[in-house]
Amino acid sequence: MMRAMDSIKSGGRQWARSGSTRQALLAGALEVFSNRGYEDASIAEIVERSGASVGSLYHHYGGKAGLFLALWEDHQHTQEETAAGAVADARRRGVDDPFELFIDGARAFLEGCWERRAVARLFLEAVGPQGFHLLRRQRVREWVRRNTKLLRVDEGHRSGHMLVVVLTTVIAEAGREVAASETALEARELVDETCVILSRLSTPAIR
Amino acid sequence: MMRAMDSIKSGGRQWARSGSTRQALLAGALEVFSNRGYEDASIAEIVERSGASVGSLYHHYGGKAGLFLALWEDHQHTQEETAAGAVADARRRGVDDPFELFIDGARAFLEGCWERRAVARLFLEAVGPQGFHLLRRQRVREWVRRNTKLLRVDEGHRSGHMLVVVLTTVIAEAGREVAASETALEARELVDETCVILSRLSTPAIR
DNA sequence: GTCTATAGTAAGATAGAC
DNA sequence: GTCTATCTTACTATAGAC
Repeated sequence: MMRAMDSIKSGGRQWARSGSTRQALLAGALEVFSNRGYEDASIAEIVERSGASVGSLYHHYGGKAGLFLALWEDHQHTQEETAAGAVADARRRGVDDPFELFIDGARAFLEGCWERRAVARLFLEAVGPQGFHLLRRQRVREWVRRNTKLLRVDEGHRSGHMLVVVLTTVIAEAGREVAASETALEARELVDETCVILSRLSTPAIR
Repeated sequence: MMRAMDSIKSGGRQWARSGSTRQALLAGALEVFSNRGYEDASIAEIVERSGASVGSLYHHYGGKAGLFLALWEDHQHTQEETAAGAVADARRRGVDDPFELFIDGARAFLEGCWERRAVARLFLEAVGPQGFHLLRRQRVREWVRRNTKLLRVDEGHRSGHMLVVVLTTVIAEAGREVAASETALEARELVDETCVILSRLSTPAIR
């Protein structure tokens, strides 16, 4: 039974093999967290759905919070890879304009929100363990920094900073709406509309 | 000792008179919630700071959650009044353009975030009681509806809907940044920059 | 209306056998 | 690594005197 690496997905499918107990715990936790929200989710129910035991849960993840954070890291990692991959693809196709690259990354991110909506909803809508909102805020700040670089915006200027913050926030909020969509068509329309809005926002500032 | 109406402010100053126990509880709760965050705030500490007793707290507010929500309703109400007042003022000055009216309201809201930053930080950053995030989400949805009407955007079209959602989100996020500012100057610059961004966003769609 | 002292409750965490 | 049974702890919430 392989221990390490099982929150890394192989070829897009989540936790494809390895560590069946860890795997089962993650899957069960995702269901319970999604149904009840973090706070109302009880360790008892997660264990029941997973077919595992309280002891195993603590052994592998150290508790409820650890399980939630493992799911989060996993999803986060996938989404970042998706976006970065799209930007790299565009570069390989010869795209050089920073703003076009940014939109390509944003589109990939939003499409990921739809494809992985089961997980996305959990992390975009909900509430997590103790310090989770701080962690998330910190992650968003890193994201803003990366976008500042990608867009070649001057870090010093407040106006530039605010613009990048807004662009990033818009993507996050759009992700929420996309993940909450009921049909693929609706999701696609929202993604398109968001890209229009993003381009309207960034174009005059950059060119 | 007057009981009712003491979460209604008279002339801008919060809980100006009446119900000294209720008043003290609100003030103490605001401090403790701000310092510790909702979850880590204990009834014991709130009571200590207020100079009141556990019994009184339950008598008036029914518990920790009720106290938090009372503070929230109060702040919410003040902010809405501020924004609506600014829009009404502008109308009285002869402004008729829906987009200009919208920006006037937004500016007043953001200035309120700075003036009342002690409270604003609590509600924009943090986490509240059990169903709080749902309540807040619902409130945002109402806000989107009001803005849709004010901006005379067609409710049916997805593109219009998304635009209003984005406009509203941008204001909320900007409010966070403004409330987190360290100097009045920084806050003012952020407010100005936000209004520029909002105008850039809404102008092409409306005209 | 206000207070103190007490009870309840429940869920997370641990110990220790297998 | 996995499991069950037990414990602990830290609150909130209530009861009931003044």
